[in-house]
Amino acid sequence: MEKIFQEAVNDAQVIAPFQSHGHDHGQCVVEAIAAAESRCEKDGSSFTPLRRKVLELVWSSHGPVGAYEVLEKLRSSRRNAAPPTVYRALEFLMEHGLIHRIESLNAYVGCGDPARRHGGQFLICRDCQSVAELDDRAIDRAVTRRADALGFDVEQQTVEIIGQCADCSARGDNDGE
Amino acid sequence: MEKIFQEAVNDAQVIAPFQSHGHDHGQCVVEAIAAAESRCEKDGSSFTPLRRKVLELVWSSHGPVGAYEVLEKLRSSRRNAAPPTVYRALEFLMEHGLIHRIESLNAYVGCGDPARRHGGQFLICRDCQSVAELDDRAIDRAVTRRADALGFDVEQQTVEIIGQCADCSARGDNDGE
DNA sequence: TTCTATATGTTATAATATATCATATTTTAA
DNA sequence: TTAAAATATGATATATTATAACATATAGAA
Repeated sequence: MEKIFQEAVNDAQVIAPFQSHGHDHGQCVVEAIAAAESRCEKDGSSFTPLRRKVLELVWSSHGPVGAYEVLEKLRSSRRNAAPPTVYRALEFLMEHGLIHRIESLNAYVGCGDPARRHGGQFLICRDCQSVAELDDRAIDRAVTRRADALGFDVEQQTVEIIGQCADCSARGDNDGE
Repeated sequence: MEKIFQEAVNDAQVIAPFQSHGHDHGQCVVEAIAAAESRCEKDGSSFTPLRRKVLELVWSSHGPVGAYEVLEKLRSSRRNAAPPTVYRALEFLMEHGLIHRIESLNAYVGCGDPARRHGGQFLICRDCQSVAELDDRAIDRAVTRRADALGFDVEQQTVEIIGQCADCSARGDNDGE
């Protein structure tokens, strides 16, 4: 059981697992910023202070963050920030694969592996709101097979799975609910 | 090629295929209403004239329809309809599996098989906006396997695939784009 | 340096969704 | 059969999410 779990986590198809409560989140942010710098340099696009700040704010947790939540936090450093300030930065970050949008929550989450291009597959815990990002080939293959059989040309996959993560399940949060 | 396509379409895992332009859509609506009546009777819930009308409006096409689009159409028969009028009806229809919400479009689409409970898997054509509804066991299994391996308990799957349907591809709509 | 493209500021408004309380209708059950 | 309770709809207001449009500033290219 534990072994299967470890295999699943260590697998490259799990881009970002659920994080333990006590993990060093500052380190996550540092790594995300570094990866973003590297990605933007490669793309020849400018990773401005505003964009960096917005990325940091999205990374303020491993959970999805709303645009207006980002805006509110942003205002402590930029008093006159307005919705377009945030939405434009978010758009940039998405175009460069630095964040993903969770459609079912109208919210955004940092990408765990901006070096590699990939669509979004997410497990979202309904209790702690944390998100695990996947790039599961079996899911991708199943989708592609069916689409092919129907002559449908896939351009973008949105896979968002809501449920309860292992930690919350163990803690017994709302179990039967 | 054609054979594979037919197998895919006839398969029960394709709940509602892309519809040809010339199909008898009135018949689709009639069948959807009949299925809804039967479903609500089974559930012991009341399929009121308002709810019926809203369902008909969602079924006005095989594409996703926005809540305010439904509202506008609804107003020709109910002059004083307001947003809550529509949203409450949509909520009812979703609870009873008569429609699905397409998260990535903030829109709603009629369910092709309300008799059977299922989550949503959709192929959405970016050109003609039509939607094919799936209940693909391979996709479901791939998702469940990965979730199980991570100790994640799945409650709700959202699978929304954007791309180009076979018809639009054949017609050459925006092909290289 | 001047032109051009890119990025941000600023104001206004669009699009989507819900809260709340009032009224009407249906169902339950005494 | 009628009063109470539950359900459904009406009506108004407002919350939440997102974009349009135009002005200004800044960075790179010619």
